[in-house]
Amino acid sequence: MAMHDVECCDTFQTHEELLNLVSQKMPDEDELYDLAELFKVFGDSTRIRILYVLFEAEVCVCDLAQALNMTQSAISHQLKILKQSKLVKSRRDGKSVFYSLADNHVRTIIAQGREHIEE
Amino acid sequence: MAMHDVECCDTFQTHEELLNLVSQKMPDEDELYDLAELFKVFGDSTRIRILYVLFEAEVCVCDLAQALNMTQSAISHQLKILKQSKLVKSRRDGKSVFYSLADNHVRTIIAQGREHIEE
DNA sequence: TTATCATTTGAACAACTGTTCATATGTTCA
DNA sequence: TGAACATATGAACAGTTGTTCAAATGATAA
Repeated sequence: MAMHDVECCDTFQTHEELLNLVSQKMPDEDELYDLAELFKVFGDSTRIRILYVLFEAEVCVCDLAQALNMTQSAISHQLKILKQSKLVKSRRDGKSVFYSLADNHVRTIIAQGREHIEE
Repeated sequence: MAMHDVECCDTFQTHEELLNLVSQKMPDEDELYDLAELFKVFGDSTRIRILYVLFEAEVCVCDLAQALNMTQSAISHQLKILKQSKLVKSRRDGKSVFYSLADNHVRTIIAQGREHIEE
């Protein structure tokens, strides 16, 4: 057994190679954290429902609250999270604030998720 | 104002149409729940790191624990979650259990996530 | 200005999540 | 069989999350 090989569960595969390969391809800690944070945002059905509404139209907070039958405060809190992760953008028009999708990754990611589920 | 229009934040857009469109395109409650559950699984950096290792090779639990410098128990708990959501599959060979990716949606979803972040 | 509407924000609370530790299960080999 | 190794599991704990409620901010019109 070569000096750098690591003994682990008695399988004599090339641990060294694996560890090298992994440390080479693994994104750095910051990116992993950001990735997890992004997916956390998709991991709540209220936020997914908000995104589904925004798939159809630019909508103000009050309309979102009504469409999803939730309090305006709850929606506003979730919109803040969606905005922080740059999934939606907002625009004020008079007293109302209108929200819309920030880009199309949102659609792709959700579409892939649905594909995975429906199997 | 038509009878079925809903008054909301004084914007006289076609609330009725919007509500119809949304209720038509919105997945049902069960699917929304499943979607959120799926993305929750991606929403943890330990699980993402496990997936990155499995991008490279089929690996046993003990090797995963070593590659990620975590306890075998912690890894095992996370593998259970990954397996429940059908992102990974496992195969026993003697004393060891080897894990691998269940399909390629995993790669696509993570790739899309990375794309979104790097903007 | 004041009144009203739309939205945001902060604190509080219950519910949930990831890790650790101890222990159980499963497998191989002597 | 018993010993050693690999993995899985359950309970416990701290840390996080989503909603509610009350109050603050922002914008408009009288």
